[in-house]
Amino acid sequence: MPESVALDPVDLHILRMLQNDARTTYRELAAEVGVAPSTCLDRVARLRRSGVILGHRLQLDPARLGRGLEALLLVQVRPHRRELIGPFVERIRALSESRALFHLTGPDDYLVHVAVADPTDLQRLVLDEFTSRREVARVETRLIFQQWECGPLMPPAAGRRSPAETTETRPGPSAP
Amino acid sequence: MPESVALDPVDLHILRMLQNDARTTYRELAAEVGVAPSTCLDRVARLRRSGVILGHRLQLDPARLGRGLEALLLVQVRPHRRELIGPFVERIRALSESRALFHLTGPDDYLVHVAVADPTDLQRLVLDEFTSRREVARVETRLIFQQWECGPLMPPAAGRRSPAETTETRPGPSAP
DNA sequence: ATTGAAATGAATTCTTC
DNA sequence: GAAGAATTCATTTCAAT
Repeated sequence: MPESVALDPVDLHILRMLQNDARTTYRELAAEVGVAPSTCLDRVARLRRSGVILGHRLQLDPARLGRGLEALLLVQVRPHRRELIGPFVERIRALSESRALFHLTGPDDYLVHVAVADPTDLQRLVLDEFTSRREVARVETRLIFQQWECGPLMPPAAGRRSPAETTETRPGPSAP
Repeated sequence: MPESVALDPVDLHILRMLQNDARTTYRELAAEVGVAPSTCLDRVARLRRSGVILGHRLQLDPARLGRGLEALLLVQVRPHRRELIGPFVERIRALSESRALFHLTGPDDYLVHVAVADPTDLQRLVLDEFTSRREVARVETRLIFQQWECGPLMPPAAGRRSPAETTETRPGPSAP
């Protein structure tokens, strides 16, 4: 359902600028990209409407908010059924300590990125909000030494094809 | 070094609003919080200077950018020495597929959040950028079914104390 | 779809409290 | 620090292309 959107060089340039600083004005954008400010406005509006741009979010420093310790929790939820995972997800999302939540393939069902004050706070969180829940079969805690947000998210460069220069074994919409 | 910053209710209200929508105007902010727009401006400027606010970033939909498949890669880098992990981190950060990178405690040294076009693209990424590197001892790939960004990051509620209402075994700055 | 100019409204400065 | 008025500047609209 989330269908890929066609983007021209102007859109890409605008997105790169805005990912760097989402407060860049349409004037600056226009000057940099080489179109009129009103065009930038129009492009950004369309990128929003088409769903490429989801929103503008503030980036905060957890450490300065008294949450200097971050961790990833790998969680098994068993049995892995909708009736149990729905409420689990809602509860975890609502925790003030949660920064992100992933539902995954593999031995661990969920990965939760949390930010806490200190080890005692982390212990409290794990014991009170995770292992105390009946559906939580296992929690593995991994501390974060350091983290990086990576460069601008951009469309894949077209025309790669590396593991096996040969044609696919499973057809797909076959080429002539 | 990243020292916690004291925040009053006005700061907290402003941060909550801006996390919800970072483009909220100072006028709206002022109306909602109950102070003058110029005061909001001043507060936000100070929050930026104090390092609480790191920046304003655009939130994009990877699927609409042709990156409809996301995964977490658990990576062991061996030997785990600075000379090897420095270049590894730089290379991974520079990949257009990387969204985030974590240096962790535990059996896996790094967790890499990637966004790719499809399984073939993921296979290429793992083989060409990870397992082909000499320092990469092991990669475990976990697909992301679904993900959530969690509610506003806020300072920890003061005055909890749950696992053992008793006093700590290890002293710390002892209470009278 | 893009423009440039006009109008609307927001960000920012400054003086006063 | 905070407020309010005044200024500067950005956003948004619109008629024309």
